Amino acid sequence: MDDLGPIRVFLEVARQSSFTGAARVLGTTPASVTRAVARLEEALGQQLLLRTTRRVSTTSAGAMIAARYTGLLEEFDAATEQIRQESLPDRGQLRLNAPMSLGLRLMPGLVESFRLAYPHVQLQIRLTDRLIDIMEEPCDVAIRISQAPADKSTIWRKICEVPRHVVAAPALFERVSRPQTPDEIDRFSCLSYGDTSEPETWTFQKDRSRRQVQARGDVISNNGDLLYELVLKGGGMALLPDFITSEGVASGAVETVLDDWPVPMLWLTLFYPPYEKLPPLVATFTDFFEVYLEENASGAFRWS
Amino acid sequence: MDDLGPIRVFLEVARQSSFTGAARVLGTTPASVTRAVARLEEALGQQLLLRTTRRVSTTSAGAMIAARYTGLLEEFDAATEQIRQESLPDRGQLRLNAPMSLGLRLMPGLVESFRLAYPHVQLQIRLTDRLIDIMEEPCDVAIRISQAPADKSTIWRKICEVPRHVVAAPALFERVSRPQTPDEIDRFSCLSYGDTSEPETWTFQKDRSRRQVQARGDVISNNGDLLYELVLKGGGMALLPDFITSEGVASGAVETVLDDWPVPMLWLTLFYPPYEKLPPLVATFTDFFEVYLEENASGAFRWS
DNA sequence: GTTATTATTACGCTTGACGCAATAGATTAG
DNA sequence: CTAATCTATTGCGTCAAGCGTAATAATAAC
Repeated sequence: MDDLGPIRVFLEVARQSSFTGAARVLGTTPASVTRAVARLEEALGQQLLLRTTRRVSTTSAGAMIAARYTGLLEEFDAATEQIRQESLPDRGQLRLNAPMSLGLRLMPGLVESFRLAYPHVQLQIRLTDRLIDIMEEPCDVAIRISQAPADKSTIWRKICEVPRHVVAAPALFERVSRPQTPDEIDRFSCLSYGDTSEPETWTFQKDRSRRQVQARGDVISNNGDLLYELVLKGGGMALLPDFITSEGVASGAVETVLDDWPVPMLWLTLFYPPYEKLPPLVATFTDFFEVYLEENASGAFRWS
Repeated sequence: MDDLGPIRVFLEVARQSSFTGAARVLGTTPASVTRAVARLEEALGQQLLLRTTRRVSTTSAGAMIAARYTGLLEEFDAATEQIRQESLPDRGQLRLNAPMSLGLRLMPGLVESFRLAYPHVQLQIRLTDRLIDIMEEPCDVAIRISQAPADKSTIWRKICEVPRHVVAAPALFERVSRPQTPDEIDRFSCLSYGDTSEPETWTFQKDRSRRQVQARGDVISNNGDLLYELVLKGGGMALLPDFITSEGVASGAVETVLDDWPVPMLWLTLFYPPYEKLPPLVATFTDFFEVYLEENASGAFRWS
């Protein structure tokens, strides 16, 4: 017995003590009610209702079953109703994913602000730098910083661009002169961002000319903040997004290098799992995120 | 969404993270699984599973729904299983109905004995003298004492016969001589059993001759025990079943009258509501009752 | 690049449920 | 006591929904 229909019908008949009455309430015919009850009795293997053409009452089994099922059915309907409610755009669960460095800077304010606006949303925030297969760990939206989503099988949305600069501590240039062209970078120790054991390749662009340089050096890390700390200590040069370095640049703790050789900007994108249609709550977050970012972090990002 | 099938399918897919695997477990085809999940998503109005041809995971909504429904479904199955268990012949609920006078004498011992034999049966015992419409108040078996079930719409079963005698206190005959024929009953005050305001009509039978006599008197009661008490006090004669009078007859407190003019015996019968098929527990009780009565009360009843 | 696996969809079929009308049973009215 | 009425059930024709098979599209593995 997997169909709740007959159970509902039976309960209504038991409540009313009438097949015809139940049919009226349920908007069907007495014949259908008869068959539904018969199906249930067949499935449970026992007679539930005592029928005379004029009066209907429940057997002992029927009474117990009615008592047992009514509560369950109410719970079930409540659950279903709640589930349907959860599809509203302002409540439910939202599993976010963001990169470590950006997440640590951005999420505290973002989450506080979002929770204020949408208090009925349960948030689950996961900071991870691996560009996880979105299917791997459950996730509704992933904030990513990447070059240019070549992946055509995933759904993504560009939010803004992320300027980057090569930075270094001023102390670094006390003995060695600042580089004037990308090729001169070879003279410095470079700090690479990445998961691999291969150093980064930095691409510079001036007017129409383009230079690619290997970031030679002994340190590779998958964490931008760590690289930044090393830069502060004079450990070398690093190509880092502005949202990490902007404060240090403003205070003079670090200096940008090769300002006239811009580095292609990264994209700040939202990645979605392969939705058929964007869930309402996810759409809500997307909009909120876009507005929040433009209003609160315009310094380190660029809208084109 | 009234069909639990799709929910079960969805839960299995979520557990396995695979449509094909779920199909294998559920003994169906992947195509069917796809459609079942699609139906559920349609009914709930939101996407529950994220599919790639190679990997499956749940959306936020799907995860919550899975969590919410699994418990409910287990409860539901447990209830269904229990209900199926209740159809066994030695457990469940049994609603009994018996006449007042017989019930008070019979039920204490019967119930004690029955509970010993069937400890998992819930008994509900109702003593009432009205020959209730069995459909009126819920009842699984009704013990009745009646003339001869003419009612053809009800199911009944004759257990044994109930001898009756006209009894009176010995003191009654100190001044007036005992009646020798039914007609002489007119000389005494008679105590009638019944619900109406009409006195009883007593039928006597000797050989092939038959006499009907109006039980003239000023007292009518629907309770045999009350009549018996009145008889003990010398209030008149009454036609009472032996199970009420036998003790008094044995001790000499009352005497039977017109012993050579027997009164047609009543029937002790079990009445059932209009069952399609006798429920197992009811059948159990019926058998138990028959055996118990023969073994414990053979004095006041007669098997033919 | 090729193969194998997986989810989906189109097609044909069967099963099952429904509504209507007719039947049987029981209560009420006269 | 009889007729009328209301009720539950059942047979019949219809229709929709679900299933399995086979074909398709997409992805991961070799």
